[in-house]
Amino acid sequence: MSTDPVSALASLVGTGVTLERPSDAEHGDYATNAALRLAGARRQAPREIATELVETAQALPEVEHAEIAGPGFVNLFLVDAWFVGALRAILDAGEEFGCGWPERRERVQVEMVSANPTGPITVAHARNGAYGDSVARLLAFAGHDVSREYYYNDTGAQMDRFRASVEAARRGEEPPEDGYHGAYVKELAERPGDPVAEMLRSIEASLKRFRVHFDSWARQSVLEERLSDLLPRLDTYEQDGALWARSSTYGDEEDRVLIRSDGGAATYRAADVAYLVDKLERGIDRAIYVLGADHHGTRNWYAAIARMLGYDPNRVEVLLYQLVHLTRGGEQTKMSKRRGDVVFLDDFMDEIGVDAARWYLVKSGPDQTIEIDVDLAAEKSQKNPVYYVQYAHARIAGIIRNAGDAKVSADLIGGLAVEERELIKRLAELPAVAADAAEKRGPQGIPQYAIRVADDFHRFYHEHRVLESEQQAFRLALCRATQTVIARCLDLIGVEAPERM
RNA sequence: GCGCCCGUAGCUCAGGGGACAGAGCAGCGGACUUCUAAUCCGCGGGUCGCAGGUUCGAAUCCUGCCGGGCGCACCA
Repeated sequence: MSTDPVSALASLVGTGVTLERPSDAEHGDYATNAALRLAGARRQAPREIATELVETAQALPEVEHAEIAGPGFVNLFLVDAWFVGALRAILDAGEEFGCGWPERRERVQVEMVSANPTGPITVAHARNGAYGDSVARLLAFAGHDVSREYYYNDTGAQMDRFRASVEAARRGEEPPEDGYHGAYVKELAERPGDPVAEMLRSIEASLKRFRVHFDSWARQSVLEERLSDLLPRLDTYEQDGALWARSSTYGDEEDRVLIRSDGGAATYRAADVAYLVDKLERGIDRAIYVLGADHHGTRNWYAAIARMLGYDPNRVEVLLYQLVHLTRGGEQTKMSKRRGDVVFLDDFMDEIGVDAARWYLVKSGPDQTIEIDVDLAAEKSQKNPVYYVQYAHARIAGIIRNAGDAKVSADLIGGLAVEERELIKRLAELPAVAADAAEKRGPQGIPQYAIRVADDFHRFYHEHRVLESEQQAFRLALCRATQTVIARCLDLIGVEAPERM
């Protein structure tokens, strides 16, 4: 990647201090709190340090002028040439703009969704997919080798109940009391073959439509076969007729049962062990688990078994996200908890569209519970900010279409307008925004940033003509760079970047 | 009872040590002979749950409360 103009400036202020874009343009193009931060260590007055910094900064060719503000902030105002350089860097990088080149490229596996195939994917599962997939996209963009896997159970009590329910339906009977009662059971009954395989195909299709694609699928029954070889490697003990893993001494909250006392069947936790070993022995450097908050009680379990088996626990990472609460018509109908609370992803996508669905499920941070009023989400679909961002992209596509093969150049004629400066500064933030989102496993930063970019573009568009203006070539370059950035943001969260709307 | 997450504008949420706390939606008022008005500009709206503490500086960090969600299975 070519030099990031922002980081070039960042090297000015040293480590541990921030170079920020102030919200108020009065405070310059960039500002730093370096003097405040260094004051303690240097035992020097902040404004004294700031004075030094101002002198240093002013000597730089990129800096038009620098000034001290408030308790010791240093505000930097940059020359047009800096903006031109920043724009050129984006155009030179093209599709690669903002991507990372890590010193050590990791093989990362993101295991996500992993809902058992006893029914269609729900909106709750979809959050797992939207979040996990965006994290995967961010890590890939950060330069890692990422794969996505879906893990499911194909044996055991739940699956037996599921199969029995479909069998009953095939005989024209009602499903067992503890079975599955959804309408989809009857639909499955009409198709031949193993309903589990059929259900999986249907789940895969839903997720594909949701733009979550898997590289591989892991089955619990296959993994369980390797258990007997693994058990001796584990730290276990027998109690009450069951076999326990001594996980609490390896960082877990408690010990977990591996083999049940009632007949020696392996538990799901036992399969976890086989699965983790499988992952780590496959050559995956980092195994990421994406789990809903209802599983947070086991967040330390995975690293604990890694430790128990002698693997580096840092290779295991558990990402938790809070649940999705659904309501209908704004009424917190507690009664719906039992039946109506479940909304299938397919229906959700039918109602609000794939783009809005992806956006909606990823725009909030993983720690935030998402409240969705299904009726309102459908009704408000046109007001969803996702369309605001897409519209900016489509607008640019229109301009570029109309421009035909006109010249595109970052060479500036005349001075830069405020809107152009603001937009370029915004575009230059992408590498930092993407890196931060990847690092924090927080894709919600992307939609937030994308709105800012669209904001700045719409303002620029409103104030300045692109085509048939004196600065046409330069502004076309600016449009193209903006389009690249918006398209990248949307791609990172699995939303389409339309050419027309 | 214990553990994790969350309380920020009427609603949905950003921001997680720095300069007057931000967006979208909702409300009100303006702007289209112009590359897409799904746009732009303006206005109103806040004790950042409460109380202490750390700091030059706290929505942000610490402690304690209050309120909500989710867990605490030989289910997954």
